[in-house]
Amino acid sequence: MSMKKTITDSYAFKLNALTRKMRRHSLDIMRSEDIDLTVDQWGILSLLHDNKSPMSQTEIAVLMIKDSPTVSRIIDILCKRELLVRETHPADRRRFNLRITKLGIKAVKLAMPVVERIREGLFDGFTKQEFAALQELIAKIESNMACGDPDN
Amino acid sequence: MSMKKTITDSYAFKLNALTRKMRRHSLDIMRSEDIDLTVDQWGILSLLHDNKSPMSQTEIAVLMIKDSPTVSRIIDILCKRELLVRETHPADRRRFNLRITKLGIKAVKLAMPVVERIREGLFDGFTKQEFAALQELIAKIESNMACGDPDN
DNA sequence: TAACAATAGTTGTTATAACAACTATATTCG
DNA sequence: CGAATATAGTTGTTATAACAACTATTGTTA
Repeated sequence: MSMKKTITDSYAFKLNALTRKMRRHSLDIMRSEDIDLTVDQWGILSLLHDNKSPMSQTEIAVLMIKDSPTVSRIIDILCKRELLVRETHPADRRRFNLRITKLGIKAVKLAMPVVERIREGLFDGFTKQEFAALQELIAKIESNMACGDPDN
Repeated sequence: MSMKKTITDSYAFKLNALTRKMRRHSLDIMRSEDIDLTVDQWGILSLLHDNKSPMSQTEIAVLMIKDSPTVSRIIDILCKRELLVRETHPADRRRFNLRITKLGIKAVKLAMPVVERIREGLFDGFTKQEFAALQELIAKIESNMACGDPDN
């Protein structure tokens, strides 16, 4: 009675579908609360808010685990909206010192409680053990990918 | 001693990063084996191969958990490459009967072992219990998102 | 120090991702 | 029957995603 296994039965597909749903779910709530930030825009903005500021685009790309063109374009949007500024680096003219603006800080403070609520909502009812199990499973898949791949 | 929690510590971010890495990892291996299909192109093609054929675009969109414009554009690519054909539906002129071509079947047969190898690689060393735990965690997050959301 | 290599960031291209708005056809119901 | 409605699919737009190729610097080394 074993059914044929199709793409939609694979765990890779299920994980992919899950994260797309999570992203969509998050964006929907953000919008309904009039927070005009996408998930990745929030990510970069909050990094610059929480971590040391200023940072370079490369540093952000490493933390966000995205490549530099992707990060560059998200930062374009944030700069156009004046939530960030690209200052020139005093010692290295190739580099930018990315700094969050007052408007950016305001946006973070406004979005923070909504983001917290989304996170709590997504993992509502999770026990310490379940978080640990999730972490474990993620690490296991990542280590499986790392085999034969020198970097990352 | 508790560190400040940044975006990159959140499980939503980690899951997102994981699936991006999985997608990239899969695509890299596909390319290295000269399989000229992206993950989603493979998904749709293999659905039409494994499931009942023909199917409509809407049916595929439901199974792939994507919206119809997204699916429409992936199918455009597959049709342009003559791996699929859009036949007219005999009873409903709005609908297409999507059918995999001989070239498409050939592509699936060529890609299948590579895809299987990728899947095995990603979940190498996973026990039955771990798969069950993963399934459980995914279901729990999905049910958390479903609250207050009538559909899906 | 001058060639070379490495690094920081941008631009071009292709592919997902999904909302909104649109056309065309089918269905339902007064 | 005919108007309202629902459904199937496309097109327009914006945003992520990432490779390749590019410019502009900086660092290295023969």
